[in-house]
Amino acid sequence: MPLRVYNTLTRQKEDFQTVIPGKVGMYLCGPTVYKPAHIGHMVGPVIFDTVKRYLTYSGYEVKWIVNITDVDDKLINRARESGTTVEALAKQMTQDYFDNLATMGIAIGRDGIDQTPYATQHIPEMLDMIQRLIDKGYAYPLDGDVYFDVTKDADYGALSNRRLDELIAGSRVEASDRKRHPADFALWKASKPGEPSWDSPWGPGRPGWHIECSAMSLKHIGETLDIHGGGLDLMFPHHENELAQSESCTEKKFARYWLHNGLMQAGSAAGKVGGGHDRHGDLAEKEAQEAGKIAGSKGAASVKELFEKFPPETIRFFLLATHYRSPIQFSDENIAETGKSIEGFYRLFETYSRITGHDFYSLPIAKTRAGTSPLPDQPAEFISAVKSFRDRFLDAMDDDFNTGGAVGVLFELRKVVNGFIADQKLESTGKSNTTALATLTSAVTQLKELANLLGVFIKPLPKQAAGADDGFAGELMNLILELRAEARTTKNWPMSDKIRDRLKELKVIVEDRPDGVTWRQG
RNA sequence: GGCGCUGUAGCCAAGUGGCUAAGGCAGCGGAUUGCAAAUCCGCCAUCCUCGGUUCGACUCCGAGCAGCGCCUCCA
Repeated sequence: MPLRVYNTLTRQKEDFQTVIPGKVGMYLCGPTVYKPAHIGHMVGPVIFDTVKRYLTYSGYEVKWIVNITDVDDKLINRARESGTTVEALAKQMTQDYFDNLATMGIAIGRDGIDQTPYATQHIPEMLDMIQRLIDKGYAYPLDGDVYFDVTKDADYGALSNRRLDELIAGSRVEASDRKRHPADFALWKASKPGEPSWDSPWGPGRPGWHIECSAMSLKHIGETLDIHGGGLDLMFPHHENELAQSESCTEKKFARYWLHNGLMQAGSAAGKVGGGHDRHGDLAEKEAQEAGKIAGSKGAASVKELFEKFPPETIRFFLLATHYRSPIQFSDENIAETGKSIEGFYRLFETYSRITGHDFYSLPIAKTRAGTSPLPDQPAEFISAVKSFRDRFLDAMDDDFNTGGAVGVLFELRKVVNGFIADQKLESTGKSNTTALATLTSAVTQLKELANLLGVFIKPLPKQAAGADDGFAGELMNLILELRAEARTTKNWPMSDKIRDRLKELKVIVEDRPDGVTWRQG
């Protein structure tokens, strides 16, 4: 099945065809670095990281750019409030963003985001673009500002399905505003004293909000992007304006496919806090609304705080269990349930290691679809099941990156592998059944290869690593289990059960298996 | 007011113009176990409401209801 993607611009799924065959240029609107990242900021990166993984697996060479907007009104205000400089605040928050990406399993570099260009380092490119727009008659200077003239762009509004006359009704037309059309937006803003400022043909100033994405995507990818991504909230005005200025400037199609991800929504309190059109203009109210959208009425939790409650892998799985275009209901309960649901995978990986002596996480996997590791044809029924799950997984991904469907298939694959282990009695026959073990390894490898496309089950959880160490706690556990084993040999069930029950109260799960005893912290 | 999205089992969540409507969590029954745990097997929905199109719709169209997003430099 060929890859199909939903294009916001045409509002339908289209066959995926890149500008240059075999290559993909992908641009994702990154953050304005003025405050610590919250969970919502991770949605786009996780999704497009997965998109890149899948495209790479499908044989494309992908270049993925995520910009950093490090000059902006919010940044200026925030720096002023907290008595720091724009540069210092931006640097700090950029680092926070990168830290969070790393924690979520998103690399900076070849295996992840190829480049993270900064707005402030592309002022000349922006000035050049603005000048070209003026020269072509699409933009006009006005008292040190430069505005894009939306009436000159016949297609303006196509992406977000808006018409100019409707925009007038919704926009605030201020008396002092001398723009030609209320929807005209700033390409360049004259800077006020104390604000970051760069020289320009129109006087000292700073870039408008949208121009940096147009300039940086042009420089780092080219005139036509294959994929332009971002949150649904950016569709208007940000993406609409990017589209207008870029196409007016280059007279080329700006992006082949516009992919917009759904937004993170808070729990039940969201409607109360974030909904409605409150007319209280004060900042606190505004911030409460913003918080409500992603973290309920209790305020926006930073991702860092969330990482203290849940393993990043659980959060990543949680984000990918829903289709990227759908909104995701955020709540601790929902994430906790995801955590519970993926427990079974960790059990399987432990079981696999126990009966084969191999570490699941060290299994080598194919990097491309074409080079996938071969499967035996031994137990026909089992192998054909594995193959069909693989096909269904890839079909789901080919259908507009349907990670939710793919996740479901992964669960089915897990189940059938567990079934194989049970049927072959691998827990008890142990290492003697080498044929079955080899079959098991190829099936598990297949599972790992697919999971890798979602960016999960790549490294062992820190907690698991800690549980496996030989520290004092480990020694103590060995001692306790030794005593319990003695009680069991003498059929002293009350004693052995008491030990197990008391350990359970301490969140230690003891499991008696045919070939021995295992324990883990739950 | 304008534009748009969503409504599938107790909860989360895929999907399809007609075949048994994925999967997970929770629950129930069974196998296994000294008892458990883990694992396996089985059970558990007719798809918001009302109309229409159709041989046939949960899937297409219309209306309604409910929830939500954007229109306000939030990813």
